[in-house]
Amino acid sequence: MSTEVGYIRVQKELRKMIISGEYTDGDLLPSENKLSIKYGLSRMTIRNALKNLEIEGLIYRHQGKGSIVKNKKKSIELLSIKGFTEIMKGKEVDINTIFIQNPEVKVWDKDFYWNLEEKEMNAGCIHFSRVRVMEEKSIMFEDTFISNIYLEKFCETSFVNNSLFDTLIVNHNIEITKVNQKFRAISASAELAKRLNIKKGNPILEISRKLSTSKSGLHIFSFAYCNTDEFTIET
Amino acid sequence: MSTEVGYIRVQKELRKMIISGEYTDGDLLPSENKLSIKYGLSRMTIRNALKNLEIEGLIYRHQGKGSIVKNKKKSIELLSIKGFTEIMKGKEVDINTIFIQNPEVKVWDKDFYWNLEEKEMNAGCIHFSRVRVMEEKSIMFEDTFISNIYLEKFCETSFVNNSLFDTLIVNHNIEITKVNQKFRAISASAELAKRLNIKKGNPILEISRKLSTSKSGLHIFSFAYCNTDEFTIET
DNA sequence: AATACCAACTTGTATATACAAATATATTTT
DNA sequence: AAAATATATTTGTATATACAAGTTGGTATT
Repeated sequence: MSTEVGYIRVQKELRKMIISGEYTDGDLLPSENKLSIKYGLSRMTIRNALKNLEIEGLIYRHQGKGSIVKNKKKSIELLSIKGFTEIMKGKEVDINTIFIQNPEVKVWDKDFYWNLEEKEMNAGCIHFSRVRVMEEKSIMFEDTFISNIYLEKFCETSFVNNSLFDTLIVNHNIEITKVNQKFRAISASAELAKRLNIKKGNPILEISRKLSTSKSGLHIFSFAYCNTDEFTIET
Repeated sequence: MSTEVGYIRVQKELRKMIISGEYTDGDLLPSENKLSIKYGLSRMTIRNALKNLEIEGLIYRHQGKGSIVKNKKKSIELLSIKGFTEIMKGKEVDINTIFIQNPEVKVWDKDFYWNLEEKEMNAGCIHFSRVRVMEEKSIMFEDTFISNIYLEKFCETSFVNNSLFDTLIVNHNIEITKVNQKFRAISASAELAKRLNIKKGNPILEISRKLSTSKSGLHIFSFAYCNTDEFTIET
């Protein structure tokens, strides 16, 4: 958009470069003065953009040093998983994602848990489900529903960084603006027990989430079920 | 402190006024120009303070209108509880807090779950435990440990707004700067079952939290156990 | 009475400038 | 070679100013 104000333009460009990996963890961004010259904006305007990136958690800034990229790479979309054995060492562990159901267009369930806006109700949804595997253990089953608007070719294109959020930003210019998540402890149903390879009735952490985005009417809904016997979920 | 920079001073004063209730939900703060005159600082400096209060979630700002107080009053210290029957209406429900163990000074447990800095290790801790009651149901048992530094007369003074966080800010000028929380689903032990009036073995949501503050070495540790049969925990 | 318009006030964006404070790098001294 | 010093670079704080854009309330018009 040509109507876009200056600092937003800078913010978007830098954000995209960080998420797509042009700047990676620990890198220094160009100094405020250099960015100022590059974009033809005053230093204060550049600072506005950088401040916002800091709020987003993409960079931190150090007086005298510069703006440092902090692509924290939360293991699974805003949530982080730590194994009890790894907690001491403070390191996060690799997680594999297996699609149980690839993204496909559907109609919304009649009695869908969350309230839907009319706009997204009519548009239908994109649905997929995944299992997260850590050290050969299935620790999370996740069902995801997205309003099917502004998402051309979503089902045909593979994910950026294996991450839904990164895909939305890089491929569709859509950001997460708000997160609403509810936590419950429930007993594993027979189906869940099978998926997570545990006994029926075992305690399971349920996380229901509604994520708002920068596009009106476009929400992401997810239902995650975690076996927390040997891992914790962090936020 | 006289060395304090301008915008921090304004930020602190306004924050205190919001939390202590001088400005309440929906109130308009004085306009940027009025604050500018009152504090003898430029409008841009005032804006810096207001921007930070916005990030903290204490206000939101509306072009043309002003800065509006949003004392969201999360029901229990950063967490929010909603009953399933109330979810539809979108209203939060009142919660009563019962002290099982009033604040008292102790030494840290030898094998305390979180790592402690030497400073706080030596200082000992303040411990108390509470049960949260909602609609006559005990839904959460919570154990809290605080490093016993900078906390004169804490045990002898009653809480502000019945809230630990508000007490720390208003009485001791201490803010929460960082939150680290882990979620697990566990089976209720006999003791927990008794406290929450449920059956032993029922699924329970465990929330372990480490909160950092503006004072170095001062952390707040809490362990909460929630019965989520009829309520969810939100963040 | 309803509408249209205008003026006042509010926050948002942007510039240009200055100095402070922390860090990094080059230079000089020991 | 190591340490101390000076210089350059970078972000932090602050001011003064200007205009844009959204909101509110009063005034004039219809």
